[in-house]
Amino acid sequence: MSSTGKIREPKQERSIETKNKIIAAGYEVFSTVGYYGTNTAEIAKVAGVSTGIVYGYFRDKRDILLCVLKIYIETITKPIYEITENLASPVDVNALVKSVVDEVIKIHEENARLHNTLHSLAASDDGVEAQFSELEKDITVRISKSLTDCGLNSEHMFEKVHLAMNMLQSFAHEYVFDKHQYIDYAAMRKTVCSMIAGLFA
Amino acid sequence: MSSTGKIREPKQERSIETKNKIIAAGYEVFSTVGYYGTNTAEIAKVAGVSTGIVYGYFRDKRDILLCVLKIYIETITKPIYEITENLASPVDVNALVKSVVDEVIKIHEENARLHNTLHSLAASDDGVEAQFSELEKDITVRISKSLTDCGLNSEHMFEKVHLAMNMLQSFAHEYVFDKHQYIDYAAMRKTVCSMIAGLFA
Amino acid sequence: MSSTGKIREPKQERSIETKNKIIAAGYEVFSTVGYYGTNTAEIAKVAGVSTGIVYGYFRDKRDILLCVLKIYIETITKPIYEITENLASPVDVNALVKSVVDEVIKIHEENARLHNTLHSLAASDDGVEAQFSELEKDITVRISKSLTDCGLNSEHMFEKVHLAMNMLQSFAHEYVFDKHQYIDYAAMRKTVCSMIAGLFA
Amino acid sequence: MSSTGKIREPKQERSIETKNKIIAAGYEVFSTVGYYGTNTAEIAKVAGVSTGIVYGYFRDKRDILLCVLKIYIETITKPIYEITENLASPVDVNALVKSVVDEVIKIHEENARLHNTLHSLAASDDGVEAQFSELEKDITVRISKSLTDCGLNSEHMFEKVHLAMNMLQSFAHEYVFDKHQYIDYAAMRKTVCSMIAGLFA
DNA sequence: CATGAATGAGGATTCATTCAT
DNA sequence: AATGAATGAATCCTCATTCAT
Repeated sequence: MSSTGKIREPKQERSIETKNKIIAAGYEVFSTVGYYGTNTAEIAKVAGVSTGIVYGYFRDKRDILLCVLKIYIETITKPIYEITENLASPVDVNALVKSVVDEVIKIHEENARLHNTLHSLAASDDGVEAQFSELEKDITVRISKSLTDCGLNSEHMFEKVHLAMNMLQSFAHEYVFDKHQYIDYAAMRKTVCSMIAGLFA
Repeated sequence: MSSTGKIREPKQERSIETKNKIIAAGYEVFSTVGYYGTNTAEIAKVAGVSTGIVYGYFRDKRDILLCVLKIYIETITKPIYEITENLASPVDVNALVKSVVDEVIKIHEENARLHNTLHSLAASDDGVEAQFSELEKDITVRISKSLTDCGLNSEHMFEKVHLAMNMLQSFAHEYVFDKHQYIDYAAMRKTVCSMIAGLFA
Repeated sequence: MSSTGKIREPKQERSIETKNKIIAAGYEVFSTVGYYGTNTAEIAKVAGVSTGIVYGYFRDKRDILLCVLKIYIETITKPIYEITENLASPVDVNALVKSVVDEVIKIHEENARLHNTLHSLAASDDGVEAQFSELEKDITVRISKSLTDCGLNSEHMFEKVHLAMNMLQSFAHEYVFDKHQYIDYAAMRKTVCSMIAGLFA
Repeated sequence: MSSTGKIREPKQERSIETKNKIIAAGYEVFSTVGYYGTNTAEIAKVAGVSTGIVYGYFRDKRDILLCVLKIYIETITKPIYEITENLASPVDVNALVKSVVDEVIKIHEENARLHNTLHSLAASDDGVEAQFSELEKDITVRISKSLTDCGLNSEHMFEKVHLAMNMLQSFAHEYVFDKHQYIDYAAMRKTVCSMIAGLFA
């Protein structure tokens, strides 16, 4: 994105810094008030730059969002891959699941608000949707491969990993917001872990 | 909602019809282009009424959305409750899960787009979020009770039902849109069924 | 006003009653929230009639205002004329001024809010302005005649009466609202009386 | 006013110029067609700017009016204070009154239409009313002080000055519009002058 | 006569984006 | 590269007035 026409592809250090400030500001503002609750002037203000220059680095408001999304994806995948790609063989499934669950919750705690904003947009923005789809695919394929590499073979690996990912995500989401009073989230956490572990037993 | 001040509480048949036309139009337009992509003029046009009258029946655009949400919730819960509240005892868990999965998929096929719009808004609108939360609670509690009544006792019933609901929802969502080419959704469906059934074994 | 086209000139008792109810409602609502703060639906509601029928009796919203204005003028002039047209000869100027001042204040106490609304409109509505002009002329001429009839002759009678009227009106207005804390309105009242009396000495 | 949130506090010359153009346009348009007869688009058009930028400098339409009011108050008070604060002692009351009356009429000739608009609003807008009240107080107190400083002592100074101000204002208003054909305004002017002078004899 | 549902033009305001400096 | 003033289309909502019943 942001490469046609008069959009600057910043090479100089100061430029890169400015662009990053804008992305960081977008991250913050989008998190707080959502995409539609944000205006570019606010992003510029938080970034400490002028409104005009924003359009020097980004095609439009959506382009900022897309960049924020990219950063977000890197942020959330990195720690997970760190775990799954440094597995000792043979895999201790229970331990693995536990550490992944812990990590996903931790990530969610830090990014839940932006996650909300981003997911909202996926519903109406094909570009965002596509990136999320790709993200899911990436996670699924990469983790599947890691597991297979460690000797954890099984039929329908993709489907299982994907299901685990889905479960974990919806669980983490609720968990972080402590959404329902009548739910015992500690118990639920245990159930989630055992269900996921069960998939790969 | 929509009961204070100058909002018409429709009594006459013509009124009720008009209100319903507007809700139906909202349903359609919100589904198609999302909440922020919709303007009231468009809703009025689709409903075949003037822009003014929309505000005779609804406080504002959001109020329409809230009414659509209410209808949506009724639409999706009714068939599920029909199944879970007419169970023969002892329960055939596998058959039950299968029929519920079938039903949820069917509902999703018919309402997926609106579902998207609505869920998007939950992220930024507390009223919508609250209704969804209540919906989840309602489903969880009601189904838990039905199962218990049929002798299907188990520890952490709420948590299990809730997890099942979450799984099913995220699955149905993907399934309907056939989101990922590399996923064998038939296989995934089986796995989902067996996981859910496993919860209540 | 209200005589061309399809406007009903009510003859039947019930009709007259309805028309009067609307005027009374206009009086009340215009007083409270001003002309621009009022909508016809509100007037109809206060009058206890439907919005539609208002246009059976009045050409438009302004027409209601004009009728209210007419009533207002009758209300405020009647008690003044009662005093000035029942004078004993020779006139006790001081007593006359005192009783007129008392009466004007009393009238103002009861009608100050509507007075405000009406005067506001005179600035932008020629019809209202014309009626106020006529009102002033009427009062001036009629009182001048009364005074002359009682032997109170003087040069520039019209101008003096007019000035007295103006003074009295602006005074009464302030007095009723007790507008300025730093003003001793009792003292001011005395000064006003003596100034007016001085005019006719 | 106009200092919170995103209202520009103009620093650059271009900004100040634009803001002044808008105020001037407001002055003109409000004068001509009144507050309710004006729309922001018209003000922008007369100012030669876009509708959007109006909201860069003013919170809303009323805020423009308030600024216009402020200018108006400065415009009308300045020449009066110039007279009353440069009095030679002992004061020639008749000459003073004459020059003030002349000045007030002159001011009114130039601002009568806006005066109408502004006074209209005082009836329904507390902010406007408050500013007018303050204006009256200011004039009263300041002129009273000037007179006292020049040895023109008298009981109830405030009340007298206030009355004089009121008389003068209502007189000037009629005079400028030559409201009543049957009034000899030259004669009335003399009477006004002598009444006011009489107050301070 | 009466109802109140329906109309639709009009108006205030916002905000993504452009442009002069 | 940067600024921030300026643009103007777009949108929500109101309300005087009309009309079908």
